Amino acid sequence: MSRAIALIDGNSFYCSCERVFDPKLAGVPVIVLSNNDGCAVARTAEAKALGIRMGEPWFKIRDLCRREGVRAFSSNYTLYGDMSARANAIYRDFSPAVEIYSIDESFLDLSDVREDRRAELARDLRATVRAWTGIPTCVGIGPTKTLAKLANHIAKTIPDLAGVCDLTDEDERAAWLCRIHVGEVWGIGRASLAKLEAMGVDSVADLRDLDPRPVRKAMTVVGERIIHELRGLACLPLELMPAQRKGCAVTRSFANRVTDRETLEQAVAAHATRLGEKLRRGGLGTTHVTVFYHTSTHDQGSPMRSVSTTVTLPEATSDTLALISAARAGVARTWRDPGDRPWRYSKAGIVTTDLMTLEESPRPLFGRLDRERSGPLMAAMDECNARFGRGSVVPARAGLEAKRAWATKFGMRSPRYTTQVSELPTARAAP
DNA sequence: TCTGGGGTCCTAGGACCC
DNA sequence: TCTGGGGTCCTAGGACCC
Repeated sequence: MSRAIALIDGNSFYCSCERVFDPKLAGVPVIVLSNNDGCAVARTAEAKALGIRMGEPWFKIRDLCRREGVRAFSSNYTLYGDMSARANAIYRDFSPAVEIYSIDESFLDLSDVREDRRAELARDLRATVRAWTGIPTCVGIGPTKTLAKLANHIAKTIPDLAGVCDLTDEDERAAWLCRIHVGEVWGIGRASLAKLEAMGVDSVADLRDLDPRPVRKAMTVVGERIIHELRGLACLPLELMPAQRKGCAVTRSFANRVTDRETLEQAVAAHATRLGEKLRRGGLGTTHVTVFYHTSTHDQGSPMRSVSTTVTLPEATSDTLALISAARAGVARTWRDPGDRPWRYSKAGIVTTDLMTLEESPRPLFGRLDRERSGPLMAAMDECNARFGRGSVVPARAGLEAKRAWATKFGMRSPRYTTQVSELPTARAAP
């Protein structure tokens, strides 16, 4: 039996999640905005047809949206994450091996399915996901991940295929590869595209037929791998166990520019608090945190400043109090009092790159943190926040100001329909 | 006079992804 | 007024070692 990988993804996934719970959105252009309601990150076909591009800033398209009746939403990751989990539960009914690749994409191993039954199974899968979650999807099938991704792209763009494209058959595949532009290949970004075009490559088939060795010179081993994958030789295995993450970051733009030190420290302390939660969920700790903050390149005429500093912790930890101290220390160490033209900071963050599991981390002889007290305290805090909502319990040092001038904007967020009892959708029956 | 060779580790930066 | 956030992988080059 030949190897077969399917890639299934949600169509305009965030927008589709919004539509599931608001039938009035059917057929209407819908977009979902990034954090801070900054720019469009998901668009339905109707919104794309209006010319709204990926990543387009909200303030530039707001008038158009009002005029054309586009429904815009702030991102609601709680909802999208839960819908994603539901979809993946269904995928597991259809395949023994599922790799969750992103919030809206998963690879499924279909190698055990007979070649002439794969497309049928894919149609069944789509229908089931649609019926059980309300999310429309597309499925691409191929002998390698790269070809499955390409098949998915074809399924999405050719309406006649009804959402399923199977590139298993070599002759059929060869015909498709001649028709698709090389820029659609997974892993070919702007820089590689320019190099390939300079080499006279236009279609995916052109790339497939290139000699891999010179490509490796120009595009590293990544480019060479893509060629092999396009030829049907698998270089990328299915990753069934999520790898231990190597780094972790919490970074946010401010809703309003920040000019004073205490506000900035509060922001990084809040980011440190969130970082601690993320680390603890994976049982991970860090020995260094990098704190950064900077002004915006869009603030022409204002003085520019970009700061980044790394603070060392006494030992690997995920303790929120220790992380907050480190974050505040990073600001204290780098803060400069403004002159008559103050710096208007637009963004701050806290980043770690050296994560390790706490159990394996070495402990110093001197200056150790008190893990015996920290562990239960953090566990209690996490438990409270899980039960009563994030932010129910925070360290006082994270800042208690009710009104956080810097806090991220989510002005158009939909309810957390599936995870918060108080926000359940209501249905009314006509008498 | 003669100025090796190979290895590891770390970091910064580029590229790409969703 | 207003321009997202969070990852991974790869390579080159320097420091250091024997």
